[in-house]
Amino acid sequence: MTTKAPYRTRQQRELLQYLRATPGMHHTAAEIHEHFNGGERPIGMATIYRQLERFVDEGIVRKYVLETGDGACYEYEQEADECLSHFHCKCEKCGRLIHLECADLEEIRTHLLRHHGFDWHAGKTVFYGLCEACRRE
Amino acid sequence: MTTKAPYRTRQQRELLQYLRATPGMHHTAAEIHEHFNGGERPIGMATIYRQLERFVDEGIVRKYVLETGDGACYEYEQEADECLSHFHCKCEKCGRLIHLECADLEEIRTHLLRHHGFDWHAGKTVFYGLCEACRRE
DNA sequence: TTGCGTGCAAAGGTTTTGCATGGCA
DNA sequence: TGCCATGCAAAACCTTTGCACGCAA
Repeated sequence: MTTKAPYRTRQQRELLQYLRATPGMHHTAAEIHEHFNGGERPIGMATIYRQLERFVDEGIVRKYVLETGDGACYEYEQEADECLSHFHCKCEKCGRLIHLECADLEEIRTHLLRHHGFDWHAGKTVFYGLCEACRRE
Repeated sequence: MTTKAPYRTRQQRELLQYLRATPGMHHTAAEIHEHFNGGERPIGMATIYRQLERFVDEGIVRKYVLETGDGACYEYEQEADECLSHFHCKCEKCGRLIHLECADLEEIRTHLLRHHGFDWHAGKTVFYGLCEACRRE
C-alpha cells in the first residue's frame, strides 16, 4: 500500500479559501468558476470539479443534489469531525443548512441497523424539507 | 379562464400503467425507455420525460435525485397513508437503492417538527450507508 | 528530476426544445 | 375538424476524461 503525496497547488489553496470564507453557503461548480474567472487568477472548470471531488472525499466539503436542474451544490463543512453525530437539514426554500445536535440520531441508526440491516452513514445524509422560518410563510 | 383538456393517449396510459404495476420501485427515464423499446409499442424519450413531468406535477409520481449521476428516478406514488412510511436507503458500495416501509419514519418526522421546527420532506431524502449484503463482507 | 495537477478540448450522459406529423376528442 | 401529444433530431446542460504541459516537491 502506497501513501499518496498530494501536491499543494495555487488553485487548490484559493478554491478552499474561497469556500471556507463563505460558511453555510452553497455554490454550484459554475458559480465557483464564474467567481474565479472574474478575477485575474482563473481556475479551469475541470480543476474545479476535480478539487471539489477531492474535498468531498476528504469530508471538508459537502455535496448536495438539488432538483433545480442547476447541477450539484458544494458547501464548506465547518466542523467535519463533529458532524458525524449531527443531523443535516437542508431547507429547500432558502437553501440554509441546519446542523442539529440530537440524541435521537443514534436511535435511528440503531433501528435501521437492527430492523433493516442497513448501516447508516449519518454524516453523508441530508434531510430535505422546510426550515422553521420558511414554514411559517 | 380556460380549463385545460388533456388528451388521453396510448403512451400516457401505458406509461402510467407500467409505473403503477411496479409500486415501490424506482425507474430512471432511460430504464423506462428501454423497457418500452424492448416491446412492440415503443415510446419516445421526449414523451417519457414530458409525461413524467406531468405525473409529478399531478402528484401521482414522485421524482428524486441521487448523487450517482445516473439521472433522476421516478416512482409511482402510492396512497397517502403508505407514503408516510417511505424510506429510501442507498448503498454506497453496491449502489442499490433500498425501499423500506417503516412506521418509525413518522416518529422521526414528528420529532424533527416538534423539537427542531423542521418540516421534513421524507420523500426527497435518501439515507446513505451500507446495505446488509455489503456490510457482511 | 519525478510525477501529480492543470487546462483545454472533446467526449459522455441526461434532459429539454423545435417542428412537422399523428391521433384524441 | 381543432389542437394537443408524439417523435425525431438537435440543442442545451452538467460532468468527466484524454493528453500535453506546467509546476510542486
